Amino acid sequence: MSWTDERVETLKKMWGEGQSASQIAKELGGVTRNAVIGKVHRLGLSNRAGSTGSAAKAAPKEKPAAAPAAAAKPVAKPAPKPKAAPASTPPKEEPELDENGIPISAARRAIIPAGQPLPPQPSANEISPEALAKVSEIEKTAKRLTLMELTEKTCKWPVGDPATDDFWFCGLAVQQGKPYCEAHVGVAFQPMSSRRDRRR
DNA sequence: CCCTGATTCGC
DNA sequence: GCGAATCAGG
Repeated sequence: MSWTDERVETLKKMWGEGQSASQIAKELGGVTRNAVIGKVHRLGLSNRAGSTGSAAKAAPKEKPAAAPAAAAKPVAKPAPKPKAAPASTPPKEEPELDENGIPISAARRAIIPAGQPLPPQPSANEISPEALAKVSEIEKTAKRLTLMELTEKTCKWPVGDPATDDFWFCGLAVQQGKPYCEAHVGVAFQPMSSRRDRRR
């Protein structure tokens, strides 16, 4: 098979839609995903909008080099006064700052309780807020399957109280071998052997 | 193991 | 230009 105009068109379309190379290859037929990827590169449309299935990594093109320009800064920011501070200003901690860098802190609290019987340990569980946020999001679009509707390809993460009518299983596409979808895999088992290296 | 895209390099 | 093999990562 060769890259006819038509096939290239399909390729572009699907790639633009965020389809994976293997999916495109299957659709086109007669080519492997490698061929697709190769063509994609040759066409110069490497980076897509959406990222790879799971990976949510963007291309950081910026460096924290210079001082971040102080833009619109509303109020409620008592500038630190090195000198002349008549009134005693006790160590008033600012809101909850995230050490890792950005968001959350209280949101998590709202997520877990509303959550479900976590397989591992519900309490004293320091799960990445990121993962939790992801879970709460995907649950909104979950399939809400019943026990019988579960298959080897549906996320088996239980949601709600089994003693209630409001009980269902996530049902989204599982992350390969795992019994859960990616989001739930994230909170299911934190400790994963990250022995990433398998040199040949 | 399954999967993803990225690169290389002989054709 | 093509794409299998390989690489690098989830």
